[in-house]
Amino acid sequence: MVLSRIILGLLAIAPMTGYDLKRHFDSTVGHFWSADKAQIYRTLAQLVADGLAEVETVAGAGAPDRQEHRITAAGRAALAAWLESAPERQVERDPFLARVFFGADLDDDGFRALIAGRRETTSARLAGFERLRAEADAPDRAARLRLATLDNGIAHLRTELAWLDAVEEELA
Amino acid sequence: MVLSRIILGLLAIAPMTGYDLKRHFDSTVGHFWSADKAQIYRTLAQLVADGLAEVETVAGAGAPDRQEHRITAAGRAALAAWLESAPERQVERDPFLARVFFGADLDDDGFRALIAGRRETTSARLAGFERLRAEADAPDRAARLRLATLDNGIAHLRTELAWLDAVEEELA
DNA sequence: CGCCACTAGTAGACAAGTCCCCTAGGAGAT
DNA sequence: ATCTCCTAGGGGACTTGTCTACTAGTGGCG
Repeated sequence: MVLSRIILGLLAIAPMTGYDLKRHFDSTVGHFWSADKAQIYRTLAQLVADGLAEVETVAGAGAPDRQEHRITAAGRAALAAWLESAPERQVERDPFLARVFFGADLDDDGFRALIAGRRETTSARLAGFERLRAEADAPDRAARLRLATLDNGIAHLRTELAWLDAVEEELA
Repeated sequence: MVLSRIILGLLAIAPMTGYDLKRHFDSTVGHFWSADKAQIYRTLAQLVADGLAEVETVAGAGAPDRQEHRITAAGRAALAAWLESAPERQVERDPFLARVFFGADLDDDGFRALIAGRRETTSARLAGFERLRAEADAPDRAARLRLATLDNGIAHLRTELAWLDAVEEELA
């Protein structure tokens, strides 16, 4: 459900192929939603079946044909309805915290490696987010909102790094 | 996979029924992992089939029979292996941020309601976490690690509230 | 010429997770 | 006496998501 609405949201910005969408999920919207390629194509087919999007095959000039999907009026209505709808129940699922929770069964080296691994991926992600943030400009309200979600990610990544420091210090 | 290992971790603390486990997922480990009842019973059956846990039916004195599950030696080995294994790829999925991302399609009242709703659930969760935190004591390393995961949740919830304030101010 | 990377899309198997339904006994409230 | 809640344990349908592999064309590199 959420995936289909995010796709509709992206199609509302511009007509796209499944491939274009995949790139968005790997960059612009990747900080709050990830999606598998196969899942995207399936959801896209479903949107077309439900009349929320239309396909147009565009012959590729020296490249594979593009199946351009564009949002329909019904699609825009569905997107608006979702935006105003009640929030989905939030699932908190963090395998890293699960390991920390049972971390007593781990020796000291193992625990340190666990923390170090998390710090690495966290700061790598933070660096990526901050680069995106620096490159972005916010001319209008829509762009400012999109940037706000990126700021949310940045804030949480910084919180995570601070927490990692605290945990390591407490165990030193 | 992660669910099965968390269950093993809980069984390593004490033998439990599926029902007991469900209560843990609704309280102690709920801040980093949620699980549906049906999923827990299925996973438990799988663990028994794989020889990682054993069942013993305990006749209930004036209550339904309890199917007590206890971890086996193989189960402890599997838990240890998972603790040291490479981290699962982390999925970031937040339907709320998705709504904010496309929030320009929302009128001002709708947007304010969205933010207000998030603030409510966030502070409610924070209050719950802080109560758990206040009630808890940390006599040993294992308990301190478990508390650290709770602190992680608290830190992120506070970050979220601060971000909500910033977003609202920027749009005022 | 062969190899690799990129664009574009598809198929199928599986794993994971949610939702709604059900049985049953006991306890306490109305 | 009936109703509802709590404990305890399921079943089955369905949706969502992941992984692997495959087709097919283009362009660049050595």
